[in-house]
Amino acid sequence: MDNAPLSNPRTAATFADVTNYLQGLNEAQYNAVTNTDGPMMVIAGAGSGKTKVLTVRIAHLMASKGVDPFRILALTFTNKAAKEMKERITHLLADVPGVGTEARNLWMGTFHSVFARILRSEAEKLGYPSNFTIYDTDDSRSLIRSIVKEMQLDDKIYKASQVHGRISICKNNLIGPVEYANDGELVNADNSTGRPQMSAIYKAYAERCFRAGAMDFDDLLFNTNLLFRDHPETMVKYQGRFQYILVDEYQDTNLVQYNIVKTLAARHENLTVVGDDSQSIYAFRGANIQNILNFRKDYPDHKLFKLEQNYRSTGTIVGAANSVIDHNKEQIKKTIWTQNEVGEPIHVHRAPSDNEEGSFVAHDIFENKMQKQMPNRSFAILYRTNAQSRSMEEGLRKLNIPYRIFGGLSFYQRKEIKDLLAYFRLTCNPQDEEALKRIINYPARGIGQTTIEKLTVQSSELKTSIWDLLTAFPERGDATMLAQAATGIHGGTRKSLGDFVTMIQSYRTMLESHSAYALAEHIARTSGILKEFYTDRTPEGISRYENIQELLNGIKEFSDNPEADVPRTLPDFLIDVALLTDADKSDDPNDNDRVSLMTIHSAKGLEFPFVYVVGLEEDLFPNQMSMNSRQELEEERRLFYVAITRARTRATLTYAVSRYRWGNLSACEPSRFIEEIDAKYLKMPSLSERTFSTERAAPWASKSKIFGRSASAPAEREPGEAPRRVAPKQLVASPSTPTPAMVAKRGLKRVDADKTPAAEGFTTVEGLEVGAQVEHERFGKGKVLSIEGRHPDLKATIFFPTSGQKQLLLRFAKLKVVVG
DNA sequence: TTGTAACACTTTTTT
DNA sequence: AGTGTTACAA
Repeated sequence: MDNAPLSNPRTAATFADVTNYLQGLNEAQYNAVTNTDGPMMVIAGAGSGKTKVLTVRIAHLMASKGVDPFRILALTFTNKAAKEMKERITHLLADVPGVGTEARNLWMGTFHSVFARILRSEAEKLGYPSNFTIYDTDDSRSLIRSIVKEMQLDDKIYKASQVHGRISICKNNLIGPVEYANDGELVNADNSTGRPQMSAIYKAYAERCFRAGAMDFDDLLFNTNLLFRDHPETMVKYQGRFQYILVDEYQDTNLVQYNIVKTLAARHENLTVVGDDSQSIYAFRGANIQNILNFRKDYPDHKLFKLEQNYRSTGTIVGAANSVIDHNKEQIKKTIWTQNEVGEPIHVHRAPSDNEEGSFVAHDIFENKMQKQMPNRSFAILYRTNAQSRSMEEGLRKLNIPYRIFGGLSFYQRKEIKDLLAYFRLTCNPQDEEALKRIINYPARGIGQTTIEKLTVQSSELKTSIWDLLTAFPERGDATMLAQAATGIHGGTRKSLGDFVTMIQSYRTMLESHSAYALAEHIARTSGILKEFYTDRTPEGISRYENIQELLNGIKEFSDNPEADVPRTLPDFLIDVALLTDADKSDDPNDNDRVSLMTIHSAKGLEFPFVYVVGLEEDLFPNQMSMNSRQELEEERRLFYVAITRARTRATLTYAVSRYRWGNLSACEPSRFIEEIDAKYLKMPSLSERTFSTERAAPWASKSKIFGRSASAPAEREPGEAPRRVAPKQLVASPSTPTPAMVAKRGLKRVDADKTPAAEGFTTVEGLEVGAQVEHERFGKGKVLSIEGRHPDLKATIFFPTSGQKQLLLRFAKLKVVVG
């Protein structure tokens, strides 16, 4: 991967006798590894062997300095990175007696997972149960939605996603509800945007989370910080424990993370931070490049190491990336260079549409695969937004190229998985309101909305949880609560509630006695969830059933893990699962030869021989939402820099001239980022092909705001920047202007092709139009009389000789066209 | 209380 | 384009 040639004679001669693992480091790397003590910062350019420095450094600490792995804390950006680094360290130390397998004892993981683990054992100091739940984004939003409703506020003004975003930013900046209320500036800002209740919502949200024994993602860091602030003895304990601290991707840390690290490092001051300001792409979630500057201030005697030689990419790729990042004003000066061969120019491809872009990429992959005999896994397709994966998938599927999508809707976000997890959560922590609301009537057991509302109202009046209300029913003792709680809940519903409580309580008695897997399996079987899908023989039902099986298998693997010294319980699993992302999912070693599809954000830290960066269009990349300030635009540019530098041998950039965006067709203009690459590195489509005046765009597109930037661009131009081209307003009608029927068809095909099982032969409704002969799953053959409505609520009236005239909602109908 | 149909809203990136 | 929510009927 990043094997440095022993090009430096000094390295080879002087250090030939030291331990094996130090071999193959260049001078800068060697210095960064062997300078063991005190604060230090490593500025590591893309592909400069950063991971290598981190792993060898840790190996060196353990082997040469004899540092106990339990006393090394290494914070990485993904759990997968942590896992791989552990493996590499184990490998490096294989020959060193006594430390060989010790790497697994390192405290290594993401900020969130490491501090979740610490909080788990310290939670009671903060008044939380040690089995606290972790709320994911959905839980947080759903809780905010109910708070807004209970406070009788307008949910159009207090949008859950926005409110949550604001709360999240606050927590990342160490602003709790109290600080928020006392902060005149924040409160004024809310008042002036017509959201005076923001502070109150934040307060209520924090209280409700606390009462539910739940922490959201941000709380894992925020509360860690509180823990150290309010419990000095605990702080001292961990300060003492972590003799060496290493932080990867330091440019992407935010204020809480900064503060935690600073606190923990205060005792030993053996702090190593590794980062690259050019790759800072998380400012939107509070990351602060200032942290790099603050580091210099906090530790004036720190050592600085710069890794500037790139071992990953061709000269062309390195040069192109450098020319891009040069357009940014805010950056630490450094020169990334490489000794690698010049390599191929960067190909730029212009596609007529998003679908053809996908098809081009797929064909290009196919050709390269054949010509160069490369496996699928050496290709990656990177995009700005998750929504772009669709056209890529279609292209790949047509050529039967296996692929894997990272991110997007992950396994753990599927409904059936979340439902089952909610049972687990409620079993571990019955105060967890979001889990309870999710499953109290799932599978349906006759507890309706009205009942839940009554319980919610009652519980917030009594400032108690719904669970406590339920367990206070007379059958179970406390009659006072019942008197109020039970108002309006009668007979059958009461019984259902009682049964539900009994069920959960029976699970709870098994918590101690059963392994994670045994309990999980028991819950899946007896809660009725498995049955729900077992009886459902539709393809969706089968797939859900299989997903649940897969989850159970995952739990089995988890609880049987031979690496764990103690048996791993269901609560342990829940913490793991909450912090697991798609990127962390380990590959199936028998089935990992796939093309990778992911957003550029999730590609951080990865590398591939062949990289396609797609959708290079104004408003998409750079994204429309990120062009409000120079800072935002510079972050987009860094993102582009990250994208290009993922490539080892060849990078290809593509853009489409038209694209379906939020449901309708819009014309697109190539991204400014393409022009920002020094032309000598590019192989562009011929000039006539990319001149805008000959661009054909559909007339209906001209009304939309797609050319918005062109209209306003001149005014926004930075002084000194070259004048930007303006797309002409004059548009020529496309030769293949789609008729409304074609558009309808397009929608149909997508919806139906996705939802209709290929196995049954009803795979497409292409060619569906008035007069067409069709075959329906149940009604048999028929003739289309009319099509009306608008996608996705498109309806067709069809005459079936066997069962008469039917109106079918095409979204659900399973149809095949026999004669078009 | 449950199921169906229309509507409405979203859309950046993630732990 | 697809999802989720709401409104209304059974």
